[in-house]
Amino acid sequence: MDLTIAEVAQRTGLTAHTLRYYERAGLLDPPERDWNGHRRYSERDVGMLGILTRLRATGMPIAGMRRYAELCRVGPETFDERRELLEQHRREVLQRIADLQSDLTLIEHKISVYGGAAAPVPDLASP
Amino acid sequence: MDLTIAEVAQRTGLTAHTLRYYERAGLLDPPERDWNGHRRYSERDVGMLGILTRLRATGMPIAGMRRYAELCRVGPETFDERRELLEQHRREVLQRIADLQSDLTLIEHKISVYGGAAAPVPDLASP
DNA sequence: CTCCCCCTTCGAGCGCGCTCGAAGTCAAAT
DNA sequence: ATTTGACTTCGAGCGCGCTCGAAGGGGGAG
Repeated sequence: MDLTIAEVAQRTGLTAHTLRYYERAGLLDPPERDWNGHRRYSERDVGMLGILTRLRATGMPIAGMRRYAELCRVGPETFDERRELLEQHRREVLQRIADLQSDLTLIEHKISVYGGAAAPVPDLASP
Repeated sequence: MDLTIAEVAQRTGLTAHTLRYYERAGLLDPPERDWNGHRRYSERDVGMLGILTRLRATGMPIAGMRRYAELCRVGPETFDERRELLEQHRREVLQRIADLQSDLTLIEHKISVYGGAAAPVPDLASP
């Protein structure tokens, strides 16, 4: 039930190069190897990549992902710390969304200055 | 009425180095100079920086900002094109916000697996 | 006068996150 | 036997957006 690097690449949207890089970077436990040295990724590895890619997609730096991965390696006694880390990240992402929305408001104002004729979506009133 | 580079840096949150870089990069018209060669930024320059920094903050690459700046340089006959550019960017930002929110949902699920805030949840499986 | 500070140009360097290429191994297909 | 193709390691390189430092000038205070 294990997967080759190509299959994992396919499933995660990462390249094989990037998967090896993540391993080197300490984000992912070195997976098992088959008899001739090729990586065999477990479902657990793929699950880890699932959360890692979400963290990445929401702007967490590699160093933060590494910290998370290290906590995972230690064991269940780090649950609290992991939750803490994720909640902190969650707060940052919410803040970034809020900032984006506020920047967008100004940009939309600018659009309306250029004669926002065919506005595709009904949105917030502009002052 | 005009401002020195330090004053503009202060007002925009950019550094003097970055302001010169923006100028080199074609994002900002070369401002006037005073009698001894120092830059004197007009209110119009500062206004331009206002929109540029919002575009930047919402992830527009330098090349896109340059295109916008070039349209501005041409004249009022590019209003439509500028609006087009900004509306396209607006769509992209909205998409990014949506993506962030959906990624966040997964992260929040993970947080809840770790025993979201109030209730310690016994879930031994996932990393 | 010196000292200090802010400005100038120019070009090099950095941090991040990949991204790629070279060179090699191995197994199966032709 | 040769070719194909997926994999391996290693280290270098890239694209972006700054960021910085060197070297110099000019003006005002003490």
